[in-house]
Amino acid sequence: MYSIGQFAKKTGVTIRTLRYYDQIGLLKPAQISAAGRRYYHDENMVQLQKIMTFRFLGYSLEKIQEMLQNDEKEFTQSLVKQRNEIQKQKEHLDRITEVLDNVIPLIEEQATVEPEIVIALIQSLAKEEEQKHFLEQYFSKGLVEKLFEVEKYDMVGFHRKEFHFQLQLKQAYRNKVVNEEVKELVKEFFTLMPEGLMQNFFDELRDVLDEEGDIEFPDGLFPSILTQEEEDWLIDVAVTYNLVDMKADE
Amino acid sequence: MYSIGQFAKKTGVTIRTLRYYDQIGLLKPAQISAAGRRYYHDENMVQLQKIMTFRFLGYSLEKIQEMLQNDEKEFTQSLVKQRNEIQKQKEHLDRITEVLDNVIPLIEEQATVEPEIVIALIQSLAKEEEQKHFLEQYFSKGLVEKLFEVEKYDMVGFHRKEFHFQLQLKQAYRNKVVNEEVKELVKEFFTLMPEGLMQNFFDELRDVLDEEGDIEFPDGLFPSILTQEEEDWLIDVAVTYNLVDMKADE
DNA sequence: ATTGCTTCTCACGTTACGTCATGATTTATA
DNA sequence: TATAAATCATGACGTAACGTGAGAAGCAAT
Repeated sequence: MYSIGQFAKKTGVTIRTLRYYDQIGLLKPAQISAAGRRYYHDENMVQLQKIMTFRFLGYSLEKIQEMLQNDEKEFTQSLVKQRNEIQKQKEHLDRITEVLDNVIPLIEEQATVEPEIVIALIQSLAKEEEQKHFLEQYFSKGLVEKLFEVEKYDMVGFHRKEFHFQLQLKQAYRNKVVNEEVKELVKEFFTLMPEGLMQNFFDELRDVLDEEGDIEFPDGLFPSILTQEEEDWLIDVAVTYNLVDMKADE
Repeated sequence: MYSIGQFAKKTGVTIRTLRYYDQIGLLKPAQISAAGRRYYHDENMVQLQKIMTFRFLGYSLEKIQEMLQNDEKEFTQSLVKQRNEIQKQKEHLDRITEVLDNVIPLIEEQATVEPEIVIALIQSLAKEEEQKHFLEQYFSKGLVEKLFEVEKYDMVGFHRKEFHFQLQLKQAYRNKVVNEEVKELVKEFFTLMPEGLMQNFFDELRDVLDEEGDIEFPDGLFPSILTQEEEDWLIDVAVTYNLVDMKADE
């Protein structure tokens, strides 16, 4: 027979935890004295070991309580389910470390990187798969792959340019500069891509717009610092004006 | 200018979340009407995107608040720290999946496995490294390795025998059976090991006991269903009685 | 009897919101 | 313009698994 303090020392759990388990009915002490003090028996040890094993496997106390009552039956099947559960959590963490392992070297080799850029970088990495999947609804697989390769080739540089591009666009929009200057901006931004790729992109974009009329972008998938108005305006200008112009350049 | 509902839709976060962020001062709406309604501006979008990026990386809202105030400075260093933090969490999950991936095939190939056995199995897997480390303080590395190999060779069988061994010991202790029967029990249990290994084990054990007098087992490192009394009694019987007997057998 | 240690029962704090309940305000429709 | 419908507001409680006191009571030893 152990007092709660002795039992806690023996098992390595805190007194508070034992009281809590008593309270929720997960582990009732073998005896309670007239004065209300808890006394634990060796069988409580076995029970607590079970509980701690389940906790190690990541089960919630509620699930543990169920399993200790229903006993054995579902327990073994439950293990498979639990592995999948843990696996899912692990994949999430894997994704984060993957992104961080991509970003950290990039900012370490550069002298100074604006936090805005880093954030954009992380965002695009985090949503990469989702973005690809979305774009492949409209564009060819080859084009999408190539677009992302351009970004990967010099991530920091790409997002830095993208950032400044957006800043300048905002400026242009405020000043209602509609043609020559904006055209230059867009052109300059697209110098990041090889000529041929840019052509492909605009060709496919024009086809899509002809067919679908308008593309609905799910919110937050392509985060930018532009407002809705500014974006609409950009697409308008880029497509009607620049697309034609690009083709005329040929 | 968006109402809170529009803003929520645009960003994909819930209204409740926006109100909460307002409450803790993480994201204040651009304007609040005389009637108390929140209106969000595009700059709030940028801020929220930052917040969501940090959340993706696993930062707490409190840390995020700090970083948004102190800006840039520690942010990049913080990334490295955060990667390590995530890494630690990942290692924990890795350990669990490792254990589960060991256990699940074992119980799948056996027709019926008592849950007690499975639990013992998981416990020993979970504490394996710790146990080895502890044992190597007293026993030679080679011996410890070999002992664990015996267990690994047929985990389910081993823990099943161990379990029944402990049950019978309890029985024997209750009945105060002190010699012949217990000797047989211990002998039978140790048939799990090859002869030579058993000899090594008892030889080293005797040496340790001669030198150290008594081994202090940290609580919970070697979980068993035996009470303290029973364990002491077992060691007593096994060492004084059986050890001598084993050597006499030679 | 007093001191000192252990234990008791509230009861609030933690994280990041979800989920009502109830009431006010804005927007749409008749 | 009156009213219905949608949206928004503020509490306030619930979540999971305890940590952390506060204040009182029990227990062992001096």
